[in-house]
Amino acid sequence: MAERKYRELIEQLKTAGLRPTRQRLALGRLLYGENGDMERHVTAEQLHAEAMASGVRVSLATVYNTLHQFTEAKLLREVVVEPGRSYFDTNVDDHHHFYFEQSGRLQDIPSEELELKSMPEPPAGGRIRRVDVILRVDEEG
Amino acid sequence: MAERKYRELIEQLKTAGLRPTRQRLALGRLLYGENGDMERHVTAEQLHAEAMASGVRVSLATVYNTLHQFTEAKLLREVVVEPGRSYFDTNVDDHHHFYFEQSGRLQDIPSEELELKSMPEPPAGGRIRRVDVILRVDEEG
DNA sequence: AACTGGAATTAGAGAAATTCTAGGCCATTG
DNA sequence: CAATGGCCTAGAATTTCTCTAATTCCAGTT
Repeated sequence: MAERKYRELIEQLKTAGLRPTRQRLALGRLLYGENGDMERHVTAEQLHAEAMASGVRVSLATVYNTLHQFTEAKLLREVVVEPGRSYFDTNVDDHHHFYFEQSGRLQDIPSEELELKSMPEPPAGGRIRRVDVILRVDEEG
Repeated sequence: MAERKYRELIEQLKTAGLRPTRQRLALGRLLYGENGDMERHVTAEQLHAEAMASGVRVSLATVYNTLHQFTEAKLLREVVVEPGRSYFDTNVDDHHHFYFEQSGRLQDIPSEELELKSMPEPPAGGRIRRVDVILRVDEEG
């Protein structure tokens, strides 16, 4: 796994007040490990299955907790595409997504390829916390 | 209710091959009725409750079916904001949304106020069916 | 190295949203 | 106005996610 990402993980867990436990490190390794630069979009179920398959004992509840804590710590970003289907994205840089409805797959769009011309003022007393753009794609044929 | 919208509803149901049944018309009346120009963002549960309250007997399953059929017929547009929370929007024109995470409220952004500078090419063999932009707003204080 | 308090994990129950099923009802067609 | 096929319904089932209470683990302190 990318050593850089791994140190970063431990560091950011500390910063977020989260102990670097066996489970959190193992899940981190699965998320950022091996080909650590690849964009990944995993559901909780998928990650849980992946953990089981690779011999990591961890409960589904912990996977959910961990994914949310990582998201809170800005190590992940959550993308909701359909009712009852949300992905966690290992890419936390500014970017957007293609969503393929047939296959349920998600694909990153670099922010250079899709920019906003104008940004509306947030309503009084609010600040824009995030901009989500999803381009829903039909795979024809 | 806006007579125009109502005729339009019956017409579009026919076009979509849907019978104008008591339930579909009643739900249509609730969705587009009274102040028919107001933007509405309802969940299935909300619409069901509304129907019950106004004396329309209709099952929750039918509300779900109807909302999806209306969406299919382009009378509604579905907006997914969180896992387990999706709204149906009576405004089917091109536009975007503010989402207030604290209150769970949704607010339309006219397309003039938020335009895309550049649009990426869809991956080979796909066509972009819809563009969803959600600005997530924190209500501070 | 044992102690201790708080955090983390777990299995399983629970909750919430949505979909499915099977039977009966009703709108349209002839 | 009967037949046909779509439609509706209640309730069960499914799916996704969260909660609970008990246990285990971990970090800091003796």
